[in-house]
Amino acid sequence: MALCPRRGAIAVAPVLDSEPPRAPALVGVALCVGGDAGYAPLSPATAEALHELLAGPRPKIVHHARDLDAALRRAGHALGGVAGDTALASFLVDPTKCIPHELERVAREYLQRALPTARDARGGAATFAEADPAAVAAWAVSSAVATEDLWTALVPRLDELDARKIHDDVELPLSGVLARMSADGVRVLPDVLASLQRDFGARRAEVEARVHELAGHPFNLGSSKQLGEVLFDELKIDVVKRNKTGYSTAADVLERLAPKHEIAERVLEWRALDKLINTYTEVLQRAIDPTDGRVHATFQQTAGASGRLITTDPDLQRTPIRTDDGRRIREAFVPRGGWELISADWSQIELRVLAHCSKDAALLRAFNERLDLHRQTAASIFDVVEAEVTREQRTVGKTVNFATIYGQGATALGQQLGVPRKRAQEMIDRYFELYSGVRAWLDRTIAEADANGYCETLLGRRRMIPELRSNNWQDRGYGERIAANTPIQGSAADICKLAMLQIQRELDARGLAAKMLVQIHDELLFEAPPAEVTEVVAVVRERMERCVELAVPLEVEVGVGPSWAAAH
DNA sequence: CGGTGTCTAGG
DNA sequence: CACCTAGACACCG
Repeated sequence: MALCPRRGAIAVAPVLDSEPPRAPALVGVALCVGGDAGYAPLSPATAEALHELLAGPRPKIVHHARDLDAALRRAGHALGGVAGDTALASFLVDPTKCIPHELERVAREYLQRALPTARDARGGAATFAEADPAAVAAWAVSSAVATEDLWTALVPRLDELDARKIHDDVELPLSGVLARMSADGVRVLPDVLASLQRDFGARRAEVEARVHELAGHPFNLGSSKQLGEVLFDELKIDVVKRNKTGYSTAADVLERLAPKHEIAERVLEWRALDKLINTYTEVLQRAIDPTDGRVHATFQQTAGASGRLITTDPDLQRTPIRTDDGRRIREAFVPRGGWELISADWSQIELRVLAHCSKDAALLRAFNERLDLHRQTAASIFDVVEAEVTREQRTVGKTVNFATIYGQGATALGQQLGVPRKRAQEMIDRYFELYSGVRAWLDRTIAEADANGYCETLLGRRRMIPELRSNNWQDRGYGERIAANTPIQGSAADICKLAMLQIQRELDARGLAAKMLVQIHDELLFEAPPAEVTEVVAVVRERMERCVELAVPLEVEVGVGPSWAAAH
């Protein structure tokens, strides 16, 4: 049986209808959407047929269960009885090996088997519906059989890594939560976006005219090559930085030129507006499903090497917030009629994870006594008492606090802060004087990763780091930064996953109508009817703050409002 | 048309 | 040479 909805195909091996499955306890199911991750709306008839086909008592093994689940949910069904997800298993066995863990790639790695791709199955045809049914069926069979075989191959590896529990208790149930979020979507008002786009478009046109005037002739502002020629050949502005293909016109270069050259400032303005139009107002309007006025993003669970979730189609995690113009995009994100949006985000979760892992005395004290950590760091770097730390100094303290998480060196820190490399090195030295426990933890963690070949997160998720064994010192340095960063970033991701699971269970158990809509790494967005807001806020805060017990408290900031902009 | 480079958005 | 990313556009072959 091979079913073909509008976009892509749901492939369910025909052998399962006509022959006994090869392992009686398992039913392999492969869902492939045009060869991409993602979810395709199903026709009611297709969904009905699939639902019936999958309703049997046998546990199912699915590759990307989330996609199948989301597709069924949109059609009013749910996917039950999934015992294993081979994409999640592959991700847990080695997160970076087969990114994004599509079936063909995973089967090649762990079964040494070449599968026909969705593309092969389509032949020259644009859609599965127009393709040769025999080819589609053959592809469906091989995909489903491979899924079943993969599970058999991957389970011993999961057990070896002690990762079966993470699969069963965290990642697999989370895939169901993500499917619901994707199927529910978030309401976005096209009129707000259209109005913003008109405003941005008019301003972009004005700025563009001014740039052409300053240049003396029109050119394509979107081409950094042409812009470079105008700035550095024609206008003879001093070259600041070069890249592989010529002059760099990146934002940091233009910012340096802006005080003396109006054209640089205008180009920055043009780029900001151009980005907002092309990447946000236009894309989001297109992404709104006309049947429900909502945006149904995909939450990828097997794409972030550190274990983070990734949103695509559209990429909601990169919705602007830093500039006033950008933030206005968030005014278009609203709750369903009469409801409220609730935004909840962890305060400094990664630095708290660092405090927990390192047990550094100064970090523990700062968080346990609710001190201002960035101020504390700044006071040390600038050798002043905390009360005398200026706002600029505090910003530097913040930068240095984050720099350690990333393993940033003096060169890059100096560049970022606009101070000499030597001064940056002094700051780093002062940082590690104050936080000597962090230095010790970094050294210990890197040495351990070196010995083991992998690093580990709070929940015991592993990331292999082959770079640590490289003969190339640059690769080894990269491996060391991964070894230091992944436990922090990955553990924060683990915490967020646990919180999401607990919150969804609690909302269900209490029979609340409120919905979890989007995850933005350290922020969760919900919508709730007015009567539920107080209870939902309490549940969300409680679960986010207490889903794990760390050596420092987790703090959560919650906002409620009629739009994402207002709730944040 | 697919691949690469540059640039910019977020945490 | 700062970690994890997605995506738009220009440009090249």
